[in-house]
Amino acid sequence: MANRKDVAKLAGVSEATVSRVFNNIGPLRQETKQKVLQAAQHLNYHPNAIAQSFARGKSNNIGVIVPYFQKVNLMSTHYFSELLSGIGAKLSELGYGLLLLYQSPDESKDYVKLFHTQKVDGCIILGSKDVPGEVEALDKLHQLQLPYCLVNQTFSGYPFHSISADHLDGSLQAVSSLIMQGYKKIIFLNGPTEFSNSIDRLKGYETAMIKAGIPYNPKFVFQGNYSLKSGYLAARGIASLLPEINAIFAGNDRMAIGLMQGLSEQGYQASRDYALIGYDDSEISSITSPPLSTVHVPLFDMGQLAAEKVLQLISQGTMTVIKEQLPVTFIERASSQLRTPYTKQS
Amino acid sequence: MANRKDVAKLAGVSEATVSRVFNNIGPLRQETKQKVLQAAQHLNYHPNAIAQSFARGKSNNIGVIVPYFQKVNLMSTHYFSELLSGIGAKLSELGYGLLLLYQSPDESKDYVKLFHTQKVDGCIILGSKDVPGEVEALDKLHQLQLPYCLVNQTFSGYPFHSISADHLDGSLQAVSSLIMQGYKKIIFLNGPTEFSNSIDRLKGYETAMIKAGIPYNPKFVFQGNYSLKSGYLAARGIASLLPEINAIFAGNDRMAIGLMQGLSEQGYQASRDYALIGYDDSEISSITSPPLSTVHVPLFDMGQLAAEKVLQLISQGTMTVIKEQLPVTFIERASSQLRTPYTKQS
DNA sequence: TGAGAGAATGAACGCGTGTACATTTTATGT
DNA sequence: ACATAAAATGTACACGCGTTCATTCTCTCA
Repeated sequence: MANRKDVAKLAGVSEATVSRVFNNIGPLRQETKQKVLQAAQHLNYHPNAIAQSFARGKSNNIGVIVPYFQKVNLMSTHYFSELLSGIGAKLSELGYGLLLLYQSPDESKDYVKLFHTQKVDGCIILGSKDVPGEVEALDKLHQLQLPYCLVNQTFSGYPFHSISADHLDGSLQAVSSLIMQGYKKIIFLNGPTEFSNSIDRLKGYETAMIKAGIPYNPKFVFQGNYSLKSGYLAARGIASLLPEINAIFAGNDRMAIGLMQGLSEQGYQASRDYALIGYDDSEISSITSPPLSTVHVPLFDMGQLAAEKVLQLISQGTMTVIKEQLPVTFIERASSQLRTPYTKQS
Repeated sequence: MANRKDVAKLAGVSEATVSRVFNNIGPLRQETKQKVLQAAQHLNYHPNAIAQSFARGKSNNIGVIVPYFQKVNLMSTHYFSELLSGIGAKLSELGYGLLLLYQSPDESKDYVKLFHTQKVDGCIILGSKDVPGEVEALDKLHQLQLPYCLVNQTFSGYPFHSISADHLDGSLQAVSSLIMQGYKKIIFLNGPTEFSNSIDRLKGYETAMIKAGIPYNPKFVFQGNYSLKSGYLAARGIASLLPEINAIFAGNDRMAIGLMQGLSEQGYQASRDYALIGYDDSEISSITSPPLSTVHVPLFDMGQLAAEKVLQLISQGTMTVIKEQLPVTFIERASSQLRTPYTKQS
């Protein structure tokens, strides 16, 4: 493997000059540049990335932390895929590498160590939860002013850098659309409350109800874990309420679809017997029967933005706290428009 | 940031000894080890990963190359997610990092450069296609005996390292199951033939037909691009044949589901009017109505195996060509079992 | 108690690059 | 032609670690 010394010798210049050519630094005679480039090409020389990282004291990699579940593989959702693509697109555009880090639930979270070992210059944390240990780990990151960014998760009381979407508004729009159709009793199938976005959706649900003068009834709030199966399982409990109520809002599309299936096995069909709205606008939502009303979340853009912000933190050193919320869009499809409304309303 | 020198000074030993402690090398007095570890802890010392890579001459990272499409984001399929998870699980188990590399279609493929720059010690290539330039790039990798592994793609005439699944058998099983039910005219909605696994499936389809003494009819073979939409669009052409035929085999679940939706808009329902089989056993296949018959592919295992093999190539230097094929399993669900069979058969 | 062997530790260098500083070359104006 | 500044290039070292080889220490046995 050819190195700088070889190129310098072949081109008849010093190593520093080779370095200058490859980094476009300082005044250089055009003729010298050509000599060096030719020599480099002849030797098939490429600067050694590790040595560069070493000399520069930075890895040029961004770590992306993804939760890893052995059974319920969240990666199979379009959620992480979209975020990852957004992040990857922006990073490679700006010459950074993407180090994918699966976080096993058992091992202790030590984000700071990633920086100590210089494996990454910054990190983006996906799917973090409000569980013991997490806040402390993040706080340490923040206190040390290390470049990081959370995605779709906030922690009340802690001014962590984060990119999220306006899930309160999303739920509000979704639930309001049901209310406007005349529904007063609306079931909400929420995700785990360790995710702040679950809490945001709950707030949106409550807000919509209160706005409409409908009292908040905790009996109508169910909880799943965002998996297809949990939606399917929730069908049992929800079915018993269906004669009374016929509007459901689910925290994501997967639960909504699982629920749809579970309810159909009990004889209830979406858009015929009850109105249903999902969340995320995953690809599949548009082709269920009936097509699923949902809320579009700009995941790709969020990923891009998070990457951008982390790189800004890296280049600008410190910075005011990042806290951006991207807008979401309610998408009305057939599932939330009951063909025979009011028939079972109280 | 503390370094080895600081630890050595505080512990009152030489730098070499610190190194020995952290690498568990050579005979060490227990007492010395403790001193060093305490000093390290006190200074919050962690060996610098970049410097280690530099000194050892290897990055300790494996590059995973993933195709990147701006519009049709393949990452949103469970296909890449499962593979990635498998790879990630195995790599982190063995102490390697996963560098995710999105391959833009425009830029020239130069896998070798990744090694020249020392960014990775090996690479795993997902979703490569048989297009001009690809074979040459791979051949160069192979000639230079660099550690790499293809997943789910082979190139006839080239003994590239690869891990795949037995898609010929998968299709054979699927199509045979239709034949055994009495269907003689079976439509095959294939994916792009630049993927060797598409070709394998076609062979499986043909083999099953020939085995049953049914002549191969190219009129019954359609082509999509593995996207939901392409399945949906294929519905038009296929619908015109449905009065005559009523069994369809699709190259993946997404196309099958798109097709199902498209055909339902024309009044045809799976399992009532036609039998349908998909491929991949993606999560969604089990909850469509009717549940989709499909072929399970052990993607997670394939990812793990590919990672294992690349690491073997790294540690053992050269090696005989890797060419493993994992078995697949046909999963029969309602969609392929016509409720009123033979009614429209010729 | 002293020699010898083996255990334990230290000293020194290389890995390939970035870069501050020193030096040489070239251009400019007289 | 010469002084001067600016442009172009060279020299030398640092970065943090792995590792080889040399050195010191410790223990055993006579």
